[in-house]
This record gives sequence, structure tokens and C-alpha cells, in this order.
Amino acid sequence: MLEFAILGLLHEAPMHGYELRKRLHELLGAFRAFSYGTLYPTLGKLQRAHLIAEEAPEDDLRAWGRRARKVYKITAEGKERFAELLVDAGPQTWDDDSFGVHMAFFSRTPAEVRMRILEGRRRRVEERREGLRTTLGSASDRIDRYTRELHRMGLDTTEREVRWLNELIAHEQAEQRKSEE
Amino acid sequence: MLEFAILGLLHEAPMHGYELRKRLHELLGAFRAFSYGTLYPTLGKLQRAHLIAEEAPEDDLRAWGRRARKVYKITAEGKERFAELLVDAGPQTWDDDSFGVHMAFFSRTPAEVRMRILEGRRRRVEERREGLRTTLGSASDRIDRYTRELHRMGLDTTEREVRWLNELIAHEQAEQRKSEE
DNA sequence: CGGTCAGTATATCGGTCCGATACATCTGCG
DNA sequence: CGCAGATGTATCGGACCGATATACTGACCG
Repeated sequence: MLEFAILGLLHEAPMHGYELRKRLHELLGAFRAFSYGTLYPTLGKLQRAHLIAEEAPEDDLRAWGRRARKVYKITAEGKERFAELLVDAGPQTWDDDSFGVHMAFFSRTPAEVRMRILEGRRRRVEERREGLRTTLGSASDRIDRYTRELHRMGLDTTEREVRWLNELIAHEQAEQRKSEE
Repeated sequence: MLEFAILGLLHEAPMHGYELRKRLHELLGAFRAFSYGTLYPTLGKLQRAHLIAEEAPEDDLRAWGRRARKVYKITAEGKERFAELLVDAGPQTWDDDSFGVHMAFFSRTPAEVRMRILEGRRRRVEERREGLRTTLGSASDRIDRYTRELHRMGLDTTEREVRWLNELIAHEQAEQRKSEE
């Protein structure tokens, strides 16, 4: 997932690790964090895989600027890889963790892929909602006040997300109809 | 975290891995999953640390029932460890992951510890909310429709959680006043 | 009677990610 | 001048997941 996010950000502009992390937080907000403990090793892995490359430091600027920053840029291979990840709408993409990252790049993903991710995500959340409804209905006697409160909150959250997803899907469909005219 | 949850469940009754996992899902609902890939190694670790022990299989039942199940029970040491974890209200306990597990055992945790966890969690969520508000306010021009929608949803969710936490805290305070009379 | 599917049950392995920690530099403030 | 706070790169141990393997049981179908 981090690989996907890094590639997506470097697609726009070259950046060094620290800046990348700030942009990551800005982009993903509450949905995903990513610590330096994952970022730097992943940057190394990506570089070894030739999906990103270190930009040659400009000595003039280096004399003025902060020391020893490594600025990375995306390679042609990296762009290919990003394009592949962008059109992936498999089951993992509707995980809690992945969904937010994918949605953050929706403006660059094809409309039909967006649709499949949105619908997959909805199915996923609906399953969780049903699970919650079942345990709240059947096991509520075996379960204490606090746990029940926890489940009630969880159910509420999933119901809201399904409604939200429905709106997004409806909006996508409206857009599609408009472009078909 | 899994350690805490396992100890808490085995505190009530001895159980084998598969059953433990089902109870875990029932208890934690949407907040936490825990796969077998973590459960079985953790069970082994706990056993080696003498916090849980394998119950001797009853041969009569074994002839009738399903084969080769390992039933674990909590040890005296394990109960001590659980009691320690129960009164821990440190910063990790207000993480997304930990909070739900702790709350699931609230009926067994002292009122003042409950209070500290609830308030810590609220502080944590409020911080996230402020971060979201800031990026939604300042960076909204640099950010596309989908990402903005993602952040709006995130902000909504954190606001709801803060309100929920406030109600829980108010309820705790009312209980406290009642018991002081 | 045989086939096969779903549920019960235990276990391993590679991989992703986090949190703590370390260290070094630059900037602004009092 | 000192020092707090932001900038910047990096490692390591540990928690957890998802895929996968294995094996037994019960029920349903033809």
C-alpha cells in the first residue's frame, strides 16, 4: 500500500522522505498514517527495484539548503507499476487500510475501476454490518453494557459508511450518464 | 493486545483456539479481527511464559468429540498479568486498535482507570479531528474532490466519536456521584 | 454407496507496518 | 550563548495479517 502511495505522490513531483511523509498525511488524513519506520525501508526497496531513483543533488543548492537530503523521482518503470496498481480492483482494495489510499487517487483511476472498488467496498462494509446486527441481536444477553455500547457504535459507523458509499456510487452513475449523452 | 484479550476470555472459562477466535470476534465485533496466523503463535508464546496452560484431554470425551483439540486455561500467573494489563491506562491504550479491546473488558476494570482511558481516547480523537479540520480548511484547494470527500467523512466520524465519548464520560461521572452518596 | 462441500481444528511463513530509538543539522527565541 | 523545536535519515524488534497446508466430521445429493 505504501508503495502505491509513494509512487502516486512522486508521479506529481520529486520529493525527499520527510516531505513525502507530510504529503502522505495531508493526502490520507485519518485513514492511514505510515511511520518513518516503514517509509525509509520502503523507499530503499523501491529504489532497488528501479521504480524510483535518487536525483543527483545540486551542489550549489546543497551548500545553501538543508544537509544530506535524498530527493527521489519516479522512473518509467515506476510509472508503469503505478498504472497497474491504479486499475487493480481486487478484494484487498476494499480493506479498511487500502480503500482510503485507492480513493485518494480516484481522480487518476478509470471510472469503471472506481465503480468496482466502491461497490466492493460497500459489499465489505455491509458484511460487517450484518455481523454486528447478528451479534447485537442474538448474543446481547451474554454481553455486558460496555461491549454492547461498543457494538452499537460500530453498527452506527458501518451504517453511515454504507449510506456514504451509496451517495458516492449514485454520483458516479450520474456522471457516467452525463458523459454518455 | 491479543495477549490481553486471550487472558480475559480464558479468565471466564477454558477454551481451545478455534472457540477462542469465535468468542474474540463476538466480543470485539468490528473494532478488531485477529487471525489464526496471530492467534496460534500467541497461544504458544503465552504457554511458554506460563500465563496459560494446556488442560489434560479427557479421553472419554475425546473418543466422542472432535479430534486433537488443545484446551487452554489461565494460570495464577496469567491472572496476575491480566490484572496488570487491566489497570494500564497508558498512551497506547487510546490507540484505535487497543481502545476497543480495553473497553470490551471495562466491566472488570476499576472505575477510575475506565475514566482515564475514556478521557485519553477523547484527547486522541480530538487531535485527529483538529488535524482533519486544518487540512480541510487550508489545503482544500490543492486537493481533489475525492480526497476532500474522504476527509469530510473522516471528520464526521471523529466528531461523532467525540460526542459518543462525551456521553460515556458523563455516564461514568453520574455513576460515580451515585456511588458516593 | 460414493462424492463433495461446509464446518471444525491446528499450524507455519512471508510480508507489511508501527513505535521506540538514535543521531545530526538548522532556525528562531530569549 | 544555549536550547527548544522543526527538519531530516535511518534501524530494529515486535505485532499482526493473509495465504496456505493439513486433517477429521457431518450432512446432503444422486
